[in-house]
Amino acid sequence: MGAFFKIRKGIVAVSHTLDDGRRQITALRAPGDCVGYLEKDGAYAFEGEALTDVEACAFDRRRFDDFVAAQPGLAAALVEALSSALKQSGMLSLVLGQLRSTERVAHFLGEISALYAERHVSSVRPLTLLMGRNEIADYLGLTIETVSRSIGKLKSRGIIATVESGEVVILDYERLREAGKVTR
Amino acid sequence: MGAFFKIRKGIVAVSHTLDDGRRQITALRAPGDCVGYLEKDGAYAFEGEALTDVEACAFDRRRFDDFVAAQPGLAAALVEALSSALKQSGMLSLVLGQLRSTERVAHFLGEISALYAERHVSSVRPLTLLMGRNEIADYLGLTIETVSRSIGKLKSRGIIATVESGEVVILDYERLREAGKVTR
DNA sequence: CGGGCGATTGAAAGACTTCAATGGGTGTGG
DNA sequence: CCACACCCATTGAAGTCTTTCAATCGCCCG
Repeated sequence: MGAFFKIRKGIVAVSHTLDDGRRQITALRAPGDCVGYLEKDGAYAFEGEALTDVEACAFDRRRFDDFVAAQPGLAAALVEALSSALKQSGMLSLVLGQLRSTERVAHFLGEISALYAERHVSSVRPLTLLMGRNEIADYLGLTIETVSRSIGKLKSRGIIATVESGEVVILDYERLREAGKVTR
Repeated sequence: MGAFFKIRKGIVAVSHTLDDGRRQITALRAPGDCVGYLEKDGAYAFEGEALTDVEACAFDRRRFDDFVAAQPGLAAALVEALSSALKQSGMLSLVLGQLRSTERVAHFLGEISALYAERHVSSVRPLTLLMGRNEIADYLGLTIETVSRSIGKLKSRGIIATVESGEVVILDYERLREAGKVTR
C-alpha cells in the first residue's frame, strides 16, 4: 500500500470479489488511466489484474498528495480523471442493470473498440479483445456460456465476425451501436 | 446548465434512461453530497430526481471552478467526494452484476439504513424508505414485482418486518448483512 | 361509496445459468 | 513428427431465476 499507478502500456481490469468467489470487473483501465488510487482504511478498495503486459509509473500516495496541493493544475486534472471514471462507472451500472445479455456484449464490443482506438492499445480492425471469455463474463455480469452465445447471435445477425481466437471484426458499426443501446 | 447542487436536506436519485424507457438509478445522494456535477458536452451526464422534498445550494460551475483553483483545500475535498462516489459506484456494479434479487434487496436495505443513519435523513427504526417500489426496482435493476417478492422472502425469514407503507423494521442486522453479501 | 394508485400475489413465459459433452488450438513429451 | 494432455470456447439440454401479464388487495382521497 502507499502506491498507485498510472498506466503507460497495456490494459488493467479493476475488480471486486465476493467471499463465495463471484467477481465483478468494475472498470477497464487503459494507458493514461490510473489504478490503485481508491482506498479504504488504508487498503485498496478494489483489486487490479493486468490483462496484458503492463507498463506503469508508480506514485507514492503521500508525496503525490503533497505535490497535488502545491500544483493547482494537477488537482484539476485529478478531478477530471475521477469525473470521467465516475461517468463510465455510471454507464456500467446502466449496462448491468438494464441490458439483456446480447445488448451487453454488443455494448462491450463498441466500448472497447472506441477505447482501444482512442488510446492506441491494439489493432481495431480486426479488434483484438485482449481478454478471454472469463474476463468478459465477469465484466458484463454474465457467464462465459452466455457471452459465447451472445457473440454467436451477433455473428449470425451479420454484425460481427470472428477471425482468430480473441479477435473480432465489426462488420456493421451502426447496427452494433443499436444493439448495444447506450450511445456514448 | 451551468449549475450544480449540494444537497442540504432530502434524497436525490441520479439516473440514466434509455430511449426505450428503461431507467437505471446509478446513485442515491444524501445531504452533504453534490449532484449535477458531471457533464458531457455541456449537458448533464445524468438525470436527477428528488425522492423527497429537497433543499440544496446551487453553484455556478465556472465560478466554482475558479474558486477551487484558488482554494487548495477545496480541491482536496472535491477529490475526496469524487473518490467516495466512485467507490460507491463500483459497489453498485458489483451488486447489479453478481447478486441475485433477494441479495440485492437485502444489500439495499442495509445500505440505506447506514446512509440514513449517517446523514440523519430519516428514522432508522423503523426505517423509512423514502421511495416506492418503482425507484427501488430501478436502482436494483429488477422489476417492482421481484422487489416485492424479495421483501416477502426477507420477511418470511424473519430478517425484516414491514409496518406502515414505505417503512421497514430490520429485525436481524447480522443476517441482513449476510444476505446482502457486500460488506461495507 | 367509488375511483385511482401503489403493492402484492399467482401463473405462464422468457432469459440466463448450470451441468455436461464436444471441438479446436497449443504446447510438451515420447 | 506425432500423440496426448490441457485450456479455452462452443454447443446442447435441463433447471433456476426473473420477468411478464393479469388479477386482487389495501389505502387514501374525493
